[in-house]
Amino acid sequence: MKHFSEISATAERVVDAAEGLIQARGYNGFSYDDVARLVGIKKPSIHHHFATKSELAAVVAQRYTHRFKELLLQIEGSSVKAAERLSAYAALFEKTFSTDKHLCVCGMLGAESSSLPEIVNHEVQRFFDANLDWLTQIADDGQRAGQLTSKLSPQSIAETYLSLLEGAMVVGRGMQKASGPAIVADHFLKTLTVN
Amino acid sequence: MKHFSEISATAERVVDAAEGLIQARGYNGFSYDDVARLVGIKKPSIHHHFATKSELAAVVAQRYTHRFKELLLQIEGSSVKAAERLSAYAALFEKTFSTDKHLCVCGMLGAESSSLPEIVNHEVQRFFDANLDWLTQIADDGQRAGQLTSKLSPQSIAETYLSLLEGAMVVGRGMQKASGPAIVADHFLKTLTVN
DNA sequence: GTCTATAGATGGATAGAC
DNA sequence: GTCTATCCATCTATAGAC
Repeated sequence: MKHFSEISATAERVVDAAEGLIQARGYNGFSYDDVARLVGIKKPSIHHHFATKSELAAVVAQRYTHRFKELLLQIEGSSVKAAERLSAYAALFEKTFSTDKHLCVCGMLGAESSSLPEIVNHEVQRFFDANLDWLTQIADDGQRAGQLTSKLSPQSIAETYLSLLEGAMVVGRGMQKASGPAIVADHFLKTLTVN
Repeated sequence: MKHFSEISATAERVVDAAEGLIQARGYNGFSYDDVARLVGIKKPSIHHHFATKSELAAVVAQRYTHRFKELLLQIEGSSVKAAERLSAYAALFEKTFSTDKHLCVCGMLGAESSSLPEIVNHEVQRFFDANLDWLTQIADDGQRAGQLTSKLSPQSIAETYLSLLEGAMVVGRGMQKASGPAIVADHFLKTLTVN
């Protein structure tokens, strides 16, 4: 498959448009024509950059995961305490949600996964793996340093926190309310440092 | 709008089929023809029972919410301790997920809500409202009875728990793994009784 | 209540000119 | 790399016979 770093400037705008559409309407909720209108070219021109919709969506997820990993590294570089890092992590989701109630790309695709091409599902899986790995590491470090006093295992903290954030976006949307994942993340973080 | 309790036997089978399809593929991922094939009648016959796809989906969500409320009453009747009730609540989500990784109807529709007819979104909102109300009440009772020692407010517990369960299903799907919402629910419940 | 037939729009995707 | 034109499948929905 194509790698996002090797695509042209126009192809990148195609990916930009597709990303936003997936976050707003999901894979089954957008068309090549929607993308074309946003980019300002015609539908068949999209096919020139990405032969199939599956490939386009896979590249969207691939680039999303890559950028997310960069942000995770930034968090490690700019904060030391586990609670701060986990809070900064939640802020990533909050920022996404605060943009027109956009969902996490892979949260949306994860929900739809039973109707998605395997090539897309594979990228979604990689996103969640990367997030769980990172969260587990952060939780482990925090516990070893005595910053997190929760008796949950690092893996359990990671699973729980990721599920919580993804779910908060879905519920926030379903309830048509403004409040996003940051609030529930805050609640959960309290339980990690108290008991 | 039609009420689910006033529909014919065939219409109910239509709702059954649509419910499963929404849980598997979402609103934008199924068609009247899919429903027709499952029920064993032709596509236009579906229109006889539900004039539009929006109405069908709205009735699916309406019935789903009604049944869910019945199950919540059952939980209140069969367990007294808050932790048991919350655990039984998680078991409802686990049971759904264990059926071909089906999502909660309103979790799926919540994720898709930006591309859904308002009539459907309204029913989804009612589902989440009902769940948050119930969870808040259960948490409040549990705290007053000294069964939940968490210092989080009942509202916070409710929001967090619901988000966690909805998210666990999405993440579980995206990771293509067997484990469902029950596990993370268990993790979270520990934090409610320990600190 | 179910059917065949069909409308009219839109879906993803391709051919071939420029 | 973008376009027009077009294919063919599918979509939601309707008309009208049985």
